[in-house]
Amino acid sequence: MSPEPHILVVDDDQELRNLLSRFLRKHGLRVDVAAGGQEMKRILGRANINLIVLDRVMPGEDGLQLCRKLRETTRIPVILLTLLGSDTDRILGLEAGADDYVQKPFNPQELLARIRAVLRRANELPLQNVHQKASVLRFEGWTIDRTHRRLESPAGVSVMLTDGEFDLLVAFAEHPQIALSREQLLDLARGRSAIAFDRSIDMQIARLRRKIETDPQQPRLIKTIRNKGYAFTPQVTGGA
Amino acid sequence: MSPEPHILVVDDDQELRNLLSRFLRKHGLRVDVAAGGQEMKRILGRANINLIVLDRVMPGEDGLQLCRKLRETTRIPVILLTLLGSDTDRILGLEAGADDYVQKPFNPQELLARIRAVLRRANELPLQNVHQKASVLRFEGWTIDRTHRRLESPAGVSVMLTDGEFDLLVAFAEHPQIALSREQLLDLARGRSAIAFDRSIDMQIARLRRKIETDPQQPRLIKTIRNKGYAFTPQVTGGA
DNA sequence: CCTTGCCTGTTACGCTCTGTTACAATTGCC
DNA sequence: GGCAATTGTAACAGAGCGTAACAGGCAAGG
Repeated sequence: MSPEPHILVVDDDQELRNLLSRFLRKHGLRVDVAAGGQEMKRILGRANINLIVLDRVMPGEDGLQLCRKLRETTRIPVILLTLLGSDTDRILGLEAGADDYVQKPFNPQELLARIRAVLRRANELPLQNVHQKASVLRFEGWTIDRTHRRLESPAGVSVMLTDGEFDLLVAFAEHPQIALSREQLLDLARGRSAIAFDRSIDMQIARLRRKIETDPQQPRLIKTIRNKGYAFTPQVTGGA
Repeated sequence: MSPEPHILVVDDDQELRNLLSRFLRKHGLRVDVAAGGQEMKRILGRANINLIVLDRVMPGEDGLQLCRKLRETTRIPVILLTLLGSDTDRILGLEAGADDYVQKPFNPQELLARIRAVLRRANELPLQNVHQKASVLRFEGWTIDRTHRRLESPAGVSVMLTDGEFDLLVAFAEHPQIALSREQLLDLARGRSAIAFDRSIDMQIARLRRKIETDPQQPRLIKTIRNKGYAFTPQVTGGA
């Protein structure tokens, strides 16, 4: 776990940005600020942001829109700042994929509590997310080197995986010992969602099994869980 | 993924319980209700609850306290119902481990939206087994390994169970020495509710008995309790 | 521009698992 | 024992999954 979480505050009001960042920093968070969507994207591109506080309304931009767009490419948690929210407003926010929202004008203490709650929740999730990932993962003698996209067998030989197979294996190794649905696997490994009667994951799994299971007929590493999906059973360590 | 999420509403006000359960059922959720902490615990012990809606104040009990206690043993998401929340009230709720809260009096639609949002979050990346259920259960020499979904007989050989049989056995082993109705077994093992004249559990039990009972005609482990259901009789230890 | 080779997704078919139905066996009650 | 309700289970049908075979896409090389 990284020492202090890194927050990005996106709001057009400079005074609010300053107040907030001072307040949050005082409470042990790292804070960056952005005045709008453009700047937000720029910062996301080069910093390792753990959570975004996003204003719902900004001149010329819609926080909801930004939030939805974010959700298409990332899972960074988002807290929306809404004006005196009407019910529909709040519901829209949650449905745009926000993790929480706070009504303006707000009590900074409450925002802090919510930031902590959301971060706590995000950290409960399996292993490190897109951020802070160790470049090497190990399981049962195997070594996955994510930066070089190489897989080495317990015997020490490099096993040739295609890109798709490699991505799938990484998705599994980052979420071990838990049933992942086809939908989730598609999302994690391919970044897309399923179409009707999508069996592509099944095939990819069969191919991956042929390469890493000693007996592909009786898979030990990647188990099928009927009606649920697949689960990667070995213990995974995030070797430096 | 389980078909309809199973919600538990905990509130002392019977009228509210009825209203809520009708409303939520109409929107495709399965709902159980409890009037207080005692009943809540009883139901949690016997059903597979996906989310709890918990009143903040109930005569003689404190929802916050209950929430904190819940958090010690489980990670079932909790939504708190608070009275016209002061800020501190809300913060206390979040810090007690609640996943969200709704102010009374509330718009049922909003509660529904929040239930969905929390469930979505919980399912997005399934809760890690931080849940620290010991992954291994033992009874009469048998060993159930939940993470590898393997059952080992007293003789030390692996017994092949289908997914359904395995889930059923786990449901039994997690609730030993107590009569479980077919309805409860369906909920615990399949996450669904019964349809009219549902005998699927009977069949699954017959199949499971064939694999683990020495004399399936005279079952010792899984006893039939006429008009009540079935009971798993052995002592179960949650060996680490 | 075509060819070649590899990768990925689709289709199709067979196998296994699960739920339903139907009927047999058992239990409880009188 | 006779009867009705409940439970056991055989037989079947449908759904879910594994995978072979095929097809289209894409890149590299001519």
